[in-house]
Amino acid sequence: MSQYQAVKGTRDIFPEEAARWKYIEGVVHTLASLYGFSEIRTPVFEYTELFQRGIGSTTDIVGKEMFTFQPDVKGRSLTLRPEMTAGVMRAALQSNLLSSAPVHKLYYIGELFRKERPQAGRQRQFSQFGAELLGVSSPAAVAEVITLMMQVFESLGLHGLKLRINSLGDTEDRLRYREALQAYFTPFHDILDEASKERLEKNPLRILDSKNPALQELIAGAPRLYDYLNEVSVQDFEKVLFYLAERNIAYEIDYRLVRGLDYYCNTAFEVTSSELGAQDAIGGGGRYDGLARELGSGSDVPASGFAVGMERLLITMEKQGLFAALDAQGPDVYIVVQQVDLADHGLQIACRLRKAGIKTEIDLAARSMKAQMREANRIKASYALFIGMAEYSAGLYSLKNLATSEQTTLPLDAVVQLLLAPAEKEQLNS
RNA sequence: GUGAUUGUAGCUCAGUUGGUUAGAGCGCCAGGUUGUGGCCCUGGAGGCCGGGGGUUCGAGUCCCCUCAUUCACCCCA
Repeated sequence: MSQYQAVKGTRDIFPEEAARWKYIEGVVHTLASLYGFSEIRTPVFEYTELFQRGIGSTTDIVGKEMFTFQPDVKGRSLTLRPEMTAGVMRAALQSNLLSSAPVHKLYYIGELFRKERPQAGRQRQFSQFGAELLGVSSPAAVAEVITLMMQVFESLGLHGLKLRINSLGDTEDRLRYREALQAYFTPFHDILDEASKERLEKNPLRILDSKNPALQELIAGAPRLYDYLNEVSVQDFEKVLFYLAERNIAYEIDYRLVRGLDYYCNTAFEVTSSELGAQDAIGGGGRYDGLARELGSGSDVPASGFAVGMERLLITMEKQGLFAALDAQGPDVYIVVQQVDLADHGLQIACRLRKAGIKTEIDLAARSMKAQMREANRIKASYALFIGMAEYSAGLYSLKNLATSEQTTLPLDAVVQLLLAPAEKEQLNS
């Protein structure tokens, strides 16, 4: 145990895992761009008020989970971003993006910070990728965002994910529903737990989210938000569902799904993975037209978005064995020299192979052949290239396929050609 | 923030009513094979038993404190 260790709720990502991150990020970049989304990178900290206004002061995130600090006595309070959407919207409003063009499709990958007690699938520093589609109020916008998210999952090979969806209606719908809920729950005030009692006043919708077993029966009997939606909201929701069905995206309507953040309206959705344990939400999102107004824009800005938790995605993929091929990737060739005098020549060859675009590894510690071979095996090199005295004097090299143990002796040009062949094939395939 | 859980080798874990130099498997290194990996055999390195205090002739083992881990609640990605 070393003296210093990573801060609670943070972790190191070592090379093998980093390769997995890169792979996922690559898929995200490719698909986002395929759908016409462009990357945005916003600061990891913002003025604290941004999150207080944007996310909502009644939420747990703002209430008790933010890493907030004061840079100096005069400075304004700052907070490490606990979610992405507020920052993206701030950036859009600040630079008047929507005056330059009516529609903006943005995506991001970045780190977030929440001061929660760590547990499976939950850390204090974590990462999300997501997309925000600004300026379009049509149900096609939410559908587009959901479709992109689901295609990322599909491309990564995930299966068994569950998409749940609901409509939260517009502001007036929710106001009426809120009253109905309060009227329903108030007689049962004594049965409610502390948290729910508080929510009864501040945000009764979130009582529906409670996992408290003692309340499940009561919650099941509560009035449905869906029944309080006006005509327009219903039509909007139906249209979203229509798009999903048309695209063969399986969903399940969950009338009790409400999202934690205050800014959602109309469509809200969540994707869960059964591989995750208690924290089973792998992604979620919805429509948040009111956020811009909250942030001081004169009016609402129609907006739809989703966010996916990278760590939870990684866990799910690992459990489903989706990294097997990636993990098996090693260098193309490992150079093995017979004796120390040939080490420099080996290094020369390594340089030449690398310049030719061949992933090449070589022992820098002048170890025995056996040690070199073990290393080649350990790092899963495809081939070993032997340089011995006999070959050296003849200008030849022995190339051994480490999977089949076949070995041939040939000049360097032929070696390069042979090693390059499978790499080219791979490129054609991808 | 609340509850529970676990801290012994790089990893996964044994360690008997407290009793000598603390063990295994895997991994690592080396040898068997001085020009060849994976399998097998042999050997080796590597532990202030999370930290501090206490009880005791004696503590990995018992008690207290502390730090950390993990899981769950809460909530969320």
